[in-house]
Amino acid sequence: MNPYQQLYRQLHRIHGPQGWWPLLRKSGARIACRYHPDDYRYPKTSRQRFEIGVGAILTQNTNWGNVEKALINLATHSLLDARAILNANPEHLKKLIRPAGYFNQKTTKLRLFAESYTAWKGTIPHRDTLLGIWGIGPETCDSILLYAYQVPVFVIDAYTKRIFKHLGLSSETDYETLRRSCEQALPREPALYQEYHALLVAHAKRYYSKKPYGKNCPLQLS
DNA sequence: AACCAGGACGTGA
DNA sequence: TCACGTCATGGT
Repeated sequence: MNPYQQLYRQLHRIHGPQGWWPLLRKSGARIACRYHPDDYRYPKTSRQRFEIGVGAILTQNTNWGNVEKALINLATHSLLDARAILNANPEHLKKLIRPAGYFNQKTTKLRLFAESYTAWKGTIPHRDTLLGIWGIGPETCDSILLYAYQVPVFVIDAYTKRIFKHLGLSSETDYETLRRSCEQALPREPALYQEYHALLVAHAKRYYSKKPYGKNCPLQLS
């Protein structure tokens, strides 16, 4: 068992199943964001796939709690939909996604993504196609592929690099290089990649969000 | 009150 | 390639 597999086992033992990507749901009269650690059939609709893309864009360098507020605002105005976003007044969009920060840039990003999304007509976009959209970088691109389309790409984020470095697993900083080494070390199973990235984030939020990074981190690779 | 959050892009060396 | 500045809100 290689170090990447060891790390996954330990993370899963510590934190349990995560059930990413979180999706909006009506709970009672209200709308809330819910994980689904017991059901990996999500997303179930094209609309939910789009929602994942929107969430992935909105969460760029932004706390997920703020993103939820923006998502709920969009949903309450029936704007969590590609065509609806294209037809909406950009100034109105700005107000709704305001809590997610960078609302000027993100409004443009959402409209560009919505435009492409409708053009794909339900087909899975190629990685290069996604990366060609202004506002979609490697992490956002791979999050969309992995969580919206079940494409087995390993998502790298700042937390991933931080944890890998602290554990002496890898000090690689280049996104593509690190992604390839992860994918080479692990079976190409979407559900595994989905859980792995979610677990790294969960773990980093606990032990790697304030300096000194990794203080009290219980992980140990042999 | 500074620091951080599930980044991406533009610029200049 | 790489380092830096910019974008912006809200929680701790």
